Amino acid sequence: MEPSLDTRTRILSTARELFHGRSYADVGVKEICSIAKVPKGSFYHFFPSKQDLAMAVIDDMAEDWAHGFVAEAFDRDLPPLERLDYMIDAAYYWQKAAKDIEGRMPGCLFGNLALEVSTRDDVLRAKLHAVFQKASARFHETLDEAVEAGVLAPLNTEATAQAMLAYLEGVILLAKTRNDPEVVRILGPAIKTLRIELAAEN
Amino acid sequence: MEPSLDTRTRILSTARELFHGRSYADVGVKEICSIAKVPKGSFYHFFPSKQDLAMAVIDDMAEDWAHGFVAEAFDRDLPPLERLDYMIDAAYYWQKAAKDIEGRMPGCLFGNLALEVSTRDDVLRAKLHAVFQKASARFHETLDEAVEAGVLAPLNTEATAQAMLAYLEGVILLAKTRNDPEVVRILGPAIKTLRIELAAEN
DNA sequence: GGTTGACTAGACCGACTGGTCTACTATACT
DNA sequence: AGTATAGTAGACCAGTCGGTCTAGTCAACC
Repeated sequence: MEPSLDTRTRILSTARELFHGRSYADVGVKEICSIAKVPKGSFYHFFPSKQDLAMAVIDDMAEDWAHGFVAEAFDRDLPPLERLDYMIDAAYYWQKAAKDIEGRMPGCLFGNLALEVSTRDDVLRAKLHAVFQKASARFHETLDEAVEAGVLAPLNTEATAQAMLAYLEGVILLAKTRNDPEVVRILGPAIKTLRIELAAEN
Repeated sequence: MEPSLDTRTRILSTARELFHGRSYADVGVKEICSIAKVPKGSFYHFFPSKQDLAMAVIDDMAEDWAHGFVAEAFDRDLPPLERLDYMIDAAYYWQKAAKDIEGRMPGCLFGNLALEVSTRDDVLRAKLHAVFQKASARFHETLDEAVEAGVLAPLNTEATAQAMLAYLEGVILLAKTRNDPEVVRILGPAIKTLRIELAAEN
């Protein structure tokens, strides 16, 4: 019916894998095409430019992410603080699985892209920023719930949520640099100790 | 006397600036040469390859770093926990200054390179890993001292030191993605709240 | 004063880049 | 049946990449 959609999807998922496993600059349009078995003409039929492809890849990944293990980790049926552990666990197993298959820890696609492109492509930077905003919102909800449930002393939940996201990204960065997912398992759980207090307004 | 040393230095510092401000892949040998006003022949006289240049840049930066504001931040005359605040402050002012001049937050050269190259260049990855090890050792000493001085309850100082480094990198990553150094100032101080407890051995 | 070797100089190399172009096919509507 | 359109196909483009090569300069040493 829609072989076009198929082609587009094939480009998208190939690009996603390659960008994640290597980097944006290191993967060329030609390579994506040859692996996805799509001629160049078709590529530029679906995506006006490599940058547009990157935007689509980010959207695609963010979508999967939000509906996949992140949705599970932030499951409202779990006690709020356990969701944080679940999140760390998920990150660990994902990175470990990837390393077992590919031999290398790919890290976080968003973090990778953010550091690579954000000084020279404001459009992509803004998109990545939006993804991080959304991710931090999940932490934010969780923390609010934890405070409301009385399992966490009141604190600046918004800032702490951002701190937690930063910590997660930092841990993955360190783990990737060591090419060792165990770093995530060891350092990860400390995410729960991060606190930014409410500004004193007395 | 030694115009050669001058040339080498000029290549090195130009490359450092460009790599830091953009990325490894995005900066070509030709551009480095033309900005440093060095012909290509001279470049390859001093550096066998672009990769070797990157190694030298990392060494150079790590050296400056260790003897520069990091040495100040981890000054043994400061109370241990204050050193952490000093470190965050230094990171903030550095990024802010860079942004005021260039318009963009460059982030941390080591973190940038780590995420960009560590999946495809094990030599550079190992070097970056060593730099992070050294940085985390400074945190480690500081925490040990703090525990000894009784200003910090006993904890797993080694793991916590790594967690703090990860957090610092993560905060800089987030700030760079927002192109806003204020993120460092707001989230940074929470570094002191990170704790990884000693493994219970009862 | 001749020779050596560090260094400068930049033309040049094949490979590859993102992107364009034209030619062609297949399907869908009129 | 005829035409428009979506998509396939890949040759081709100018430009750039990291790296090599040859030619030549210059100072130090014999």
